[in-house]
Amino acid sequence: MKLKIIFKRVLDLDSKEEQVLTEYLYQNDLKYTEQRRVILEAFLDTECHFTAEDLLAKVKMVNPSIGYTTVYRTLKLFTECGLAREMRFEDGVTCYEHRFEHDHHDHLICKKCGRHIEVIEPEIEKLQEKLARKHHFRIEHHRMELYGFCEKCRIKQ
Amino acid sequence: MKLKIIFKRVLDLDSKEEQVLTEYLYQNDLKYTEQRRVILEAFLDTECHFTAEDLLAKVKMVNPSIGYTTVYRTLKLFTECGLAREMRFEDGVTCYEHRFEHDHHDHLICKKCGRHIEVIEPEIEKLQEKLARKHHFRIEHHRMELYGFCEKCRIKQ
DNA sequence: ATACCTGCAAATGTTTTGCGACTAA
DNA sequence: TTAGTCGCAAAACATTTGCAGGTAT
Repeated sequence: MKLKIIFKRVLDLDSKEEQVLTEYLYQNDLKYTEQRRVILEAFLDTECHFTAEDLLAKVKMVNPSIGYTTVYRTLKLFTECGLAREMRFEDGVTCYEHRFEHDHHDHLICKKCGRHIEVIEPEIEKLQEKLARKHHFRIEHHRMELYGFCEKCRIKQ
Repeated sequence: MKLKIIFKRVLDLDSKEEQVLTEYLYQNDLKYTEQRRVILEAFLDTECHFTAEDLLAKVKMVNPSIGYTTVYRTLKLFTECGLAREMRFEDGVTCYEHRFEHDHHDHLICKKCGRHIEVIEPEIEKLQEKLARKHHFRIEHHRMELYGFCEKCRIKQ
């Protein structure tokens, strides 16, 4: 707690995400390093889904000496502290997305241009719960991905 | 076609799956080898989801000289001809399941015991279509996985 | 006869780990 | 001061590919 307050004053923490991270670091006796700061910045600059490689590229632009190992390790850290969510789509690539203050959503994924449209459909969520109850199952979380073709790509075809 | 008929008589094709495979092989000038026969048999003996490694183990019990490369290649072949479906769950492992005469289904996946419950919910499928229309998207296929705890594991806890 | 197929070894691509040097607190 | 961190190189892991010899048709 003290650390968090010090950081807030000294380093002028300007994002809630940075607060979440520093709080987690403090609670777990971990350190807030230059690398983690740069990677957080790059992470906050991302939109939608990105791979470790994508993030590494962003990071290298700011500080080329930061290695890929650190990016992988830091993404795990972000996942643990609730800033990032790890996910895997059909093509098998591991992607990350923002998790903090980002609501759950499902995806429409275009098989041609690769665009991901984020969607939420409360009606479907309700039916999922109903389905789970029927099987005496308790849902913790879910994923739903609809693969097909987006408007643009349908027209082009 | 001729090949299929010959096979039916000579090799006594007893499964529809074997017919599907030999038909596909014939249409594409591919060969029905001992390895493919053994791997098909092992494949037909599987239930639910399995990895390439799982299948290799089964195959090795019948014929230890069959290599992993052949299993990988044959699983691709089965996927192409419609016998198998390739899928990836949250843990990132590539799994296969039967596809021929197996309806599409979604999954309830227990995070404790790992059990997969196969489910279908036409109401949800309808809403998925509605959702897609709203975004001018045409769905080709989808996946939905609900992660949580099954009845048994909820009671144990 | 001649595509096609096989198993091996090697390559691939992604992610993890061991380690000595370094650094935040 | 010292536990945690870094970047590198190497390992690990799952999957694919090149190739020379073997096989189905």
